[in-house]
Amino acid sequence: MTFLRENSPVKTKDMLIGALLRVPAEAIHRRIINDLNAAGFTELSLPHMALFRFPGPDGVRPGVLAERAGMSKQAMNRLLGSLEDLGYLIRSDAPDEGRARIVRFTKRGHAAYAKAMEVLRNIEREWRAELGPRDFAQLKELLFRVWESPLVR
Amino acid sequence: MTFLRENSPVKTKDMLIGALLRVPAEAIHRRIINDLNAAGFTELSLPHMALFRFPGPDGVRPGVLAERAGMSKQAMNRLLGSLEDLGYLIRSDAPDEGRARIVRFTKRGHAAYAKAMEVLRNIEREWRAELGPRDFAQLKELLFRVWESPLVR
DNA sequence: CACTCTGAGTAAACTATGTGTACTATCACT
DNA sequence: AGTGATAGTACACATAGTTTACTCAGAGTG
Repeated sequence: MTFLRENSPVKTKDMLIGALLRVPAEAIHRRIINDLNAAGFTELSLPHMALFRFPGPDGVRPGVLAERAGMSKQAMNRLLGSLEDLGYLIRSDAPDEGRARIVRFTKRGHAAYAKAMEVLRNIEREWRAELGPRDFAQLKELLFRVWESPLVR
Repeated sequence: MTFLRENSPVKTKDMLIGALLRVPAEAIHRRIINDLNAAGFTELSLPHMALFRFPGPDGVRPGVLAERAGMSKQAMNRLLGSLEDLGYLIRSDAPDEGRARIVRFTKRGHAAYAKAMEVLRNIEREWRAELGPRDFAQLKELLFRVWESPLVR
């Protein structure tokens, strides 16, 4: 982001919470895709990230994944189809319910997900080094309180 | 986000910084669009948000806006064209350089941008009430330090 | 001055990604 | 059996982005 950095100095008060959250969140997003691509998972792009994040899709039903990602079941189904073609996962019938299906990572899918988590841990290490362990923990704690609160529903 | 809230309790340590930033950032994003639509700016949708955020597009050249938004000049040009058709802005020739152009908000554009900033201030007020003034200020300060750092380039 | 090179803005074809509508299969309830 | 609701899927459609390509203005050079 080459915002105003070249010009006058910017202070905390100038920035609103929207930009303060958005800019680092997007930076992390790009970083994960880049590192994933560099690690050999070259087909993965931005929309696939809806699946390769925190509670992974493994063992979950398509409809739940759609709701998590905030998209329609049809869109999620396409995503799953493309990732199935790419060999990252398979959809099999659920054992308990006839109409339901279950998403399962393949070996490659597990590897990609593990890599994404590794990148995230690397990012955390870098941030911890930059801010100091105490302040980084504080940042996560504050964000967690936001996450728990009704603010983000 | 109906993540795992229904199930076992989640602790700070379980969450990685990616999700902790992404979830509130997206919540703010949706909130701004909703409130903007509710306030009468019904045509504005997600992609337009690339323009209605912090340093607005007013007085800036298309190429700079494209770089800020992290998209190609052509894509930005389309966005500008659609917003011009909707009456939010105009593109006029730059006074100094013949080949350059300058984006200018119309009255409606200024009103929408002001509304977006108002929503952001409302959000800040709510977060301050939820976290307490001291912790909210602390959160912004920590995010600002991230923003300043080389971490997010 | 003509000549070339570069950069800003634009336009059109192509691609992809999401939504809306619609269909099938299964479950729950009567 | 019959009805309605739900999970998953398929396809037409709209939307938004990138790639490729063009025009025009400015800068430098012979």
